[in-house]
Amino acid sequence: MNYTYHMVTIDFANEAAAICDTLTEAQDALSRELLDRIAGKWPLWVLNVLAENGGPLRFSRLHERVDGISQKVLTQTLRHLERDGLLTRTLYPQVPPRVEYELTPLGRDFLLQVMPLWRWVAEHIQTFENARRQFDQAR
Amino acid sequence: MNYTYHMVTIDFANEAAAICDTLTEAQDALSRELLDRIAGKWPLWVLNVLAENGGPLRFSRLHERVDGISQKVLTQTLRHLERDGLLTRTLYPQVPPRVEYELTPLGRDFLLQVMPLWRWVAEHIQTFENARRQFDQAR
DNA sequence: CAGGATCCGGTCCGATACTG
DNA sequence: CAGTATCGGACCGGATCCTG
Repeated sequence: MNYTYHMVTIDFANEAAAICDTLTEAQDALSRELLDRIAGKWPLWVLNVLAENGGPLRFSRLHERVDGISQKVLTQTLRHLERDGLLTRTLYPQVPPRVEYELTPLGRDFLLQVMPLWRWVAEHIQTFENARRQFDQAR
Repeated sequence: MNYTYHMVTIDFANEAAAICDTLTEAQDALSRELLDRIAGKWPLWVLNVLAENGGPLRFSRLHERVDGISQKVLTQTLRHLERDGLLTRTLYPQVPPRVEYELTPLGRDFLLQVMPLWRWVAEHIQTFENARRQFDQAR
């Protein structure tokens, strides 16, 4: 029992140390920005819509499906995700112009990696709500 | 080949839809805040130090090991993590006062869930750097 | 020792107006 | 249609000073 506890603890230490050691300071900052993509309100939502759709989507269709986002923030979000290589932006020079966004393989991989964590948090949401309620009442 | 692609796509849709459907709007916001804990600069670092240590740590020891954090932000970070039930705060009413912070089982679980994603991002950091470089040069 | 109070500069966001 | 440009307000982290 105690043994198991210590094993888990030591695993953490090794794992975290191993990850930190392989990264330069710049890379560490970059990895934090990438993790930030899943915390922000919109990026994960946008990626999900594209994944659900299963193919390219125009700006306006995206704007419809990501409810509540302003067009400015949607543009920013798409630029960030494009810069990180998670989706592609294709401009068709027509009048009126047409622009299509599509998930890259890296973007799909990213979603695959995020899902388990998201699912875990969703499954334990009650536990977290209880913890907060208890903390807030203790004031 | 194409078949596999569609399977993966459909898996995403199902997965994401399933998660979203089970959450109220408030719970959705809460889950985003929790994911935010791993994106912020300090929370994951603090949890890691506690995990590495394997036992309770005083405020000042924590402050030493989380290099660069201000005492104000460390206090804020610890309050948030305590509120979310990821660590405990124990005050020993002495003079001078002593306060110890320790990971909860939920906190350890949380770290366990986050590690795979963190590792994946670290492993693909080069890919992301290349994507950014390419994007930035295309301007 | 641990952390509350305060001020301050940077960032993010929505709203609005305009354009190829 | 799909943006860019701009402005004002809200929020957040950092540094500094103070206290039971």
